[in-house]
Amino acid sequence: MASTAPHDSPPAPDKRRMILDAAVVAFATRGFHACRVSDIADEAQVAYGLVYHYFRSKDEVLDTLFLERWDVLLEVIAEIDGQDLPAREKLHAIASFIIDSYRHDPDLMKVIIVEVTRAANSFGRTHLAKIREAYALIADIVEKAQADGSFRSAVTPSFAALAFYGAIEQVLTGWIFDTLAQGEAEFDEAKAFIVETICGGLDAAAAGR
Amino acid sequence: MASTAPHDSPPAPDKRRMILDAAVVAFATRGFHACRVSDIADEAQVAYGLVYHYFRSKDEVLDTLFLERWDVLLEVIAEIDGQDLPAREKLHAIASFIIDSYRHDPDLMKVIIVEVTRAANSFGRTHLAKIREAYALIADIVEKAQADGSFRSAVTPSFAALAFYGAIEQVLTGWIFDTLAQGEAEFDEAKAFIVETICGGLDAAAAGR
DNA sequence: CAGCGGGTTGACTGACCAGTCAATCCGGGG
DNA sequence: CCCCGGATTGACTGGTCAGTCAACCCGCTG
Repeated sequence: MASTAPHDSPPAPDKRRMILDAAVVAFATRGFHACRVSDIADEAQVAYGLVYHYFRSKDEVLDTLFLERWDVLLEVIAEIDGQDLPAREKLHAIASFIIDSYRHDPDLMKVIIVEVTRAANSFGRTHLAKIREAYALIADIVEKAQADGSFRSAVTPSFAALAFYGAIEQVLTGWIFDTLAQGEAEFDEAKAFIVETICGGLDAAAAGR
Repeated sequence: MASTAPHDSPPAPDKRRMILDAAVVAFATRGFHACRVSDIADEAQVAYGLVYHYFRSKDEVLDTLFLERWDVLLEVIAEIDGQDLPAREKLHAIASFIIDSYRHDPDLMKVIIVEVTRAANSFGRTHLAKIREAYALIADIVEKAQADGSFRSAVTPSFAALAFYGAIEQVLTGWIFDTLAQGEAEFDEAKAFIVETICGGLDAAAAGR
């Protein structure tokens, strides 16, 4: 077997990718700071030096992981915003995407949230602008909803975006640190609860809803 | 003057306190990880070794700062809960306390939030339980409000607590990293907005509200 | 089959820093 | 005036890693 193709096993043992994937595991397991570059190399079954062949530094590995994923998030939000849906459903779709991202690859989301998004210090600082883009996109959705009257204007759009994203992040954090029960049921419940809290509010005031 | 008292200048150059205060500045400025113990000692104008006379480790310094403050927070929440107020006003009081804490000592709050609360990894891990106590206290308030009918039961109390606290933390984070305008006006506005978002919701559904 | 060069290896170096410790200082008894 | 013990000092040690680099492997080309 395998005479024409150079290899027929995995299309190509893309070492760069292997390193990236290994880094996700390593960072998720030990945390970025506690994780040594050699942990990444070991996990990837690759020599120490190779990490530096593909990346300028340990930081760049994390940068890459974050940007790869965050850019997808930004695209998805923009796309959702483009659809013709009630604002409430747009928010639900965004919450869904983020929560499903966690469901598919908890380690990756853990790294992004714990080491970048929630670490605006050390690391996230570099990415503050990128992170803010997401807030801005969400604020846009709220702003338009306020303009067409489907959302009240009691709160500024950017503030609403903060609260919305904040709720999502808290929930993910709860799962990440086992402070909150997780499972298929909880994932869907969380999506609904987040939207219900932010959009519906806690007050019973207008009972009917 | 001052012949009876041992000293009459500052009541007592409580070195331990000086170290703690210096640590707040040092941690806030450089971040816990990037901050060296010698930075703390320098800032406190005290010899390096003295830090280890009063604390077992650099970690213990941060622990102390966090616990000192968080315990106050827990007491305050409990006290607020004890008062006879509408749930909405209790939440407003809690948001006020936290935001005023930031107004009063931004560096300390920065350290607590950035290095402990939002760093459930590395550090916060030790304090997860303590942090959760705050959530639980808030959830209690929501639960009672649901029981007496002033809050809807569309969402679980613990979930509402998460969203509420999450909103506060996002706002503080915004101020800490200059992502959000801050000032006296903004502080009060934020208190109102947080409560308005969580309690009132974004939906225009029942216009009156 | 020699030579080239990118991919790969892992030992090694330079920096950095938390924590230790022996020495010094100083106030208060005795 | 001397001694004791806690407070204070800061030089030094041990260990840890990120990042470097010289050498090696191997497929391909001429």
